[in-house]
Amino acid sequence: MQYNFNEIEAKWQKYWAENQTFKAENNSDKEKFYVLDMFPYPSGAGLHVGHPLGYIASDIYARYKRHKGFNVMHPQGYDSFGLPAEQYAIQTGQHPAITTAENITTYRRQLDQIGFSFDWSREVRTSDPKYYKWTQWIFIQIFNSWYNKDTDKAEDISSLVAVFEKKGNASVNAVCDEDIAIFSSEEWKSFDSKKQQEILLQYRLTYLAETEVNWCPALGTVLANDEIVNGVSERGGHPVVRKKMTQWSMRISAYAQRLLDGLEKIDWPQPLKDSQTNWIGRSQGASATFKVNNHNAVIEVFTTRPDTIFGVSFMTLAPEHELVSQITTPEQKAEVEAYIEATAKRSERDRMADVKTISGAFTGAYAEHPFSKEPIPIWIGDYVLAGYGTGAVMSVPCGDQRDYDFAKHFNIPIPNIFEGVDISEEAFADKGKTVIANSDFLNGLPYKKAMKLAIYELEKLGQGEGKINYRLRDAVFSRQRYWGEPFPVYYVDGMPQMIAAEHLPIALPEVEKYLPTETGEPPLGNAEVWAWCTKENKVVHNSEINNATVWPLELNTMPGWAGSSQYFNRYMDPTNDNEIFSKEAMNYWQDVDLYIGGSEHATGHLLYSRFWQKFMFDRGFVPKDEFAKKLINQGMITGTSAFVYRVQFSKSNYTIFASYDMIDSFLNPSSKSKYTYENNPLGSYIEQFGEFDFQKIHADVSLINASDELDVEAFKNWREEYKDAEFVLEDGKYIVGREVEKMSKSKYNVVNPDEICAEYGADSLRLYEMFLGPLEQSKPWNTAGITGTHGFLKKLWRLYFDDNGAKFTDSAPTKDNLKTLHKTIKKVEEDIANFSFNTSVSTFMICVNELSTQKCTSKEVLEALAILVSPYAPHIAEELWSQLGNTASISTAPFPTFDASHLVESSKEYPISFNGKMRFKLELPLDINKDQIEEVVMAHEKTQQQLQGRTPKKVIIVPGKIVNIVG
RNA sequence: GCUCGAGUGGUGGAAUUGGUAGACACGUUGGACUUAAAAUCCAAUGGACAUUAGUCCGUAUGGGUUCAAGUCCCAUCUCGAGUACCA
Repeated sequence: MQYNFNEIEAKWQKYWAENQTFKAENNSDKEKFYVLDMFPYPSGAGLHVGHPLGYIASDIYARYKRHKGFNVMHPQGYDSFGLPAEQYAIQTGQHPAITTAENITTYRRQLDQIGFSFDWSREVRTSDPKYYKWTQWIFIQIFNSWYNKDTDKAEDISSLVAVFEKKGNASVNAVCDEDIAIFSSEEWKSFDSKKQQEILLQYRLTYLAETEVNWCPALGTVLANDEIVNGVSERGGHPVVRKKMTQWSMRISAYAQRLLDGLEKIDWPQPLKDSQTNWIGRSQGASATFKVNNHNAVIEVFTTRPDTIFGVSFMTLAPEHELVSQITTPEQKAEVEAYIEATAKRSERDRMADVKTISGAFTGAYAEHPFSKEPIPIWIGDYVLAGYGTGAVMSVPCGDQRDYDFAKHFNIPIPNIFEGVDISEEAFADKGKTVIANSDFLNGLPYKKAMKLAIYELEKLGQGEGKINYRLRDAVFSRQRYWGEPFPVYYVDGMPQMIAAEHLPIALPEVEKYLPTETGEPPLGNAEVWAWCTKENKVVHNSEINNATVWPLELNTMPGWAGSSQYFNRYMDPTNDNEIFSKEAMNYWQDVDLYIGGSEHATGHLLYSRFWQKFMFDRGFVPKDEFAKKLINQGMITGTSAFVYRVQFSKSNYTIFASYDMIDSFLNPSSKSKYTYENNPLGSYIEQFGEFDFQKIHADVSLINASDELDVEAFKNWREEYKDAEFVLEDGKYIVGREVEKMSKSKYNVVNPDEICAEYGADSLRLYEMFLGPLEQSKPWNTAGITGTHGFLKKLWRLYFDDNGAKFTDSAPTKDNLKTLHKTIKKVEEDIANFSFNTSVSTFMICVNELSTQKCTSKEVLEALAILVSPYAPHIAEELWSQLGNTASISTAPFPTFDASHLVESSKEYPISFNGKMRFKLELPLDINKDQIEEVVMAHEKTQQQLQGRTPKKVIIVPGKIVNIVG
């Protein structure tokens, strides 16, 4: 009987689908286990072999947990809103919904053929109105909430209104806009409805604000900071400029501290936690206010070094700071205005690229030092950012390199306030070694004490307090795109109104063009049926807008992260049309036990999702304030590109393709190439045609065999331009050069899982992806190696079957059989616990090699082996299981139990080392003591031979491990 | 610049608490089977020297701790990821 993988895999995939083998129920006596993958964006290119890596790992874990008796939920879906489908629509007019549906069909087929144990009855698509109904619903909940700092959680907006009605806003401790006027309860009641709405909007967790945004003209949309790489858009690399727009924002900053604290209780990779910590950017220090001389104004600054306050020799404001125009003296006006104009012209990118050039201008105004009362000149400079802190700094040149450089450049004094430190060359910023001097009451104090005292004294003056600042900014939530969730929002007199939840979803309207309108409105501005009728509670034609009962709808759509910030919860009850999820489902599944996905989402999806989860927790919708207990980042699978070398000669148009070693020996004469300058075949060409130059050309990796040899005929047929190519071979072969690069179409190194499945089968693919290396590490794909895992499966099959059929018998397992089996069980369980899937594949190989050598035919052992392998190679395992006579699927068969008694040894082969170097091995019983071991070892002839008459200084014996003889 | 991670044969990688470095594969070489190829099986495979026995060198580099270091400590170099005037 042959291992016919195509037949076996098709058979079991059909079986699983028909029997809904992996459908998870929302209630069960079994313990729950929720395994989640980051759902894919269904791109037009389909899957390449890199994509399923994380899914295979999570699938192994999910299947293992089923064997261990858990009720496992392992759902899958599609993050199907996104820019590529919209770009395609702009180019072709094809509706993104159609493109998306087609791509999903391809994805589904590709995923199915790999044999994942997904519960497809729970599939979600973010672009499905039935799904985004609940994304819109969450938006409404966020709109109807404010953040109460006293209770440290989000509350319904009605509790805020109640406070306003009772005692105005003076006592309210909320996360809100900064410039809110104080009003009494009487005043609140006297405000008209519009005024009240305006005020509430300043407190809501999502609010409209005129924000400076990253506008990308080429894409016609606003980009988030994490969608910009090196000043250009992540997608397409288009330039990005700053622009003011009215946008929805999410008050994620309210959660900064809790997002930080929450990291401590979740088992996520440290680098990912570090990058979130970094992104949130907590810094502890103080705020201080400086009076401006001859003005009513004060400048508020944030500093992490209040201990250095006596080192202040100037202040710097961001050019955009609102005080600049007020305090600038007439003499300095021209210079200051010229500087502001110059900085405004410079794009963000220029400013970033040009950090070293120091620029600024003096305002002519002076501030008063809070303690010394000395006048301090006020400057403006673009090294101070308007968007961080207060947009103003107290400059301490002796303690901050940027202030130092600025002071040097403009000849501002640099007073030294550090004891025993030379600051003639650079600023001194080592907090640990700081001892303050020349600072009045702070003299002689180290950093921490000086900081505390400075804050205390500032508070006494009423000119400052201890403060914590965060880098994390509120998240802009509007996008000028078509293919995203519409907001459930219409506008009355310019004030946003939420559509009642019962009328959701508000479906995306049809448009003729997917581009922004001529007047610069988002693509939804092209929709003709996009107005809200408050009488009929439905979307109606724009012509019906009467500003009485029919109002215009919001034209922006939500960003990509909206849909992905709630999908893990929606999976728990994905078809519920009445609620986002039932209480029962949520109470059963609670949270994600294992989440696997790429690290590129560290500060995007994974931060926003944690934010929404905390919000949902505050409002009582979910029982956990962190959505995923454990997270693993799978590494990227890179491609192994193949290169051919086209050689051109200086004296002729003649070109040839030279094999790798010939080029290599010219480039690296020192390398171990088989050619020397004399015997290189290129030599004769050079004599004839002159010096050469060469080009590296990507060749399609499918034309290369396992020995890096190019199929020359196939290459000629590959592309028209190579039809008549001439090759210079080595030993009759053309060897390509190889390099590891990111998988991409243009590099011809993309490997499609379809071909691998057809040629070697899904089980081989699954094993190989795991076998490549540690899950979290990035590693190159090389199809050649798959023969290793494929060969293993054939060998596994031959343990059960030969040409005459089944080999397994009811014979009792031998001692060796059991030893091999239990060794394997132990190792595989440890490996799965550590997500070390690569080493369990080698363990299987060792196990099968050993059982083959032992000629094991015991059904007892072979049944257990099938279960062990089943999470990794489920198709062959199911087939073996059923051939062994079982009628049900292997998927819930209990995992074999490890029994240590089979591994007990009576003796051990000790390595005998001399001065730490292993010289020979000696089999010794394990039940003898140290003295006895020493006696046997010392008496051994090889020991005497090694010692050559010397007496050892010391003999180290670690029973069960090693013997080391020193001397 | 800062933060984090990583450097082991020709290649992917293994070595879980310091205790036999290179498991398991790929590739390569030789052999068996075959008209031949594929497939399969067997053997060798870190490097150098040595007929054998064996010896020496080897985990990026240089130091250190230890009976013993890929593993721990210090310094340096290289690569990768994130972040960037954050006061």
